[in-house]
Amino acid sequence: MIIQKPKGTYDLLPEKAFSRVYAESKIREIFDLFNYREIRTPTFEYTLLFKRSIGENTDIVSKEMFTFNNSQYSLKPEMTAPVIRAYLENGLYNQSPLIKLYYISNMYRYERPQAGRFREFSQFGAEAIGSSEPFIDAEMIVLAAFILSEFQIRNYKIKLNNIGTPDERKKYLEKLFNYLNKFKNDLSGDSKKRLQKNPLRILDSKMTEDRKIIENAPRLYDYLEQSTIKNFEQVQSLLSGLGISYEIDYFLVRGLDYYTSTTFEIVSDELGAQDAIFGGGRYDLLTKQLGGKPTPAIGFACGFERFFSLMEKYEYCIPEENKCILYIVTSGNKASVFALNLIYELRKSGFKCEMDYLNRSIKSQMKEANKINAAYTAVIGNNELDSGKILMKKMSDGNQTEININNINNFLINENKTGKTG
RNA sequence: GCGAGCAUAGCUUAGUAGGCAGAGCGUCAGAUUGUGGCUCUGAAGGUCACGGGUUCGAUCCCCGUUGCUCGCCCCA
Repeated sequence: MIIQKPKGTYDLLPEKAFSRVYAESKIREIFDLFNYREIRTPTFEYTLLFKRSIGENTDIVSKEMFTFNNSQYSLKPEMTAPVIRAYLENGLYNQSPLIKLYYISNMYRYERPQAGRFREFSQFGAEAIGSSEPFIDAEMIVLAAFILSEFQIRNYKIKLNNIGTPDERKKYLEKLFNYLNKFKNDLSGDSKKRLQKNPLRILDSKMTEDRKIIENAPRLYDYLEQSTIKNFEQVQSLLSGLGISYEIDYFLVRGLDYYTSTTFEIVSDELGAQDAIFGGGRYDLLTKQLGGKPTPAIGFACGFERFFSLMEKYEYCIPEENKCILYIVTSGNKASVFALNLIYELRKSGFKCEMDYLNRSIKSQMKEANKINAAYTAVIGNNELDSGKILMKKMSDGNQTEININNINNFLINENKTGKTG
């Protein structure tokens, strides 16, 4: 092999591709059940869109974007900004005050790959645009939990926080900065840099030297307005009422600038270092930031590869692929021509069937039929062409039934009725 | 961007205190006339990741490169 796939990408071979498509369709059904409708946006956008929304100082924008054509365009690193862009550009707010959308799409981030992290990866997610009511916060989290439970994924943790409004954060940031500044020499190298740029993010640090300092840091929660706290409490009581268990993580900070108020993350300790499967929260100011009217909104995204690896860990059972109902074994050129036409007719009638295209021996063809798990085989050679009769061999027990070739359609219809063969 | 480990057939891997490269699975074919699974037989398939060095001789030792994996940062 001379040319390999680019770093951080992967090929989905038929078996896995089938499982993925199955999972996708099931996810679509769940979104539909919750009355979310699909939106698809371009693979790339103007780079400016991401700079304005995600934030110029975030890791995603500052070092992880696949950017091209003199930085004019970027492959999308996440979906919220494109969805809001499309929402505004197409005037979806004119359709209804609350728009509920979902997506399943590839994303691109130029990072070092590791377990659960790719440069081209897939996310599915939901965005509910137009409501600031805690009900929609609760629905969003229930939806995520429901998807997990429908795929029999267990042992996950829902982490919940409220990071307030920029005004609330501003007051807090001063306090936080003063506190952290006292320990400035003990902070990790990265956190020293963040102290000036974005001290809030230090709270998210996993470095042990930082953790100790963070433990006693002032909490943003104590600087939130009464209305924010009330809202947060409502979200919590709604979740409890729905039987959703969660834990408050006062230091949960999301790495994208547009988040406000409710934020949440769902983690699993079955995933290795990259343990977050779902991430989401409110972004009440984003619509205005992108030039629209102020419109509250909330959403989440789920990393499909991580989700999928959990499906595998919990041994979620993917239904089997459809098997061929009939494999036609041919002997001789005339028979092949006949079979080619026959299976085309059968396929037009909806029967999945197959024949040999390699001029192989009858034995080899039988082996092939067995390998692909065909329910029936029928040998066609000069004898059959002359007599017009064939033996339908049931592969599960080896019994053969003689029928007229003209009756093959009816025979297969009856077999389909008597249960799934093969 | 930083750190660690790994690299032998399509897959899983064995291997030599440096001396012509092995297995299992898979693939393909055959085991007397036109019938699969089990069994048996056989075949194809490797520049032992790439480049340099040491050596009479390197898959093995040394250096470099690339790739993969895992971790840090950050995120899904």
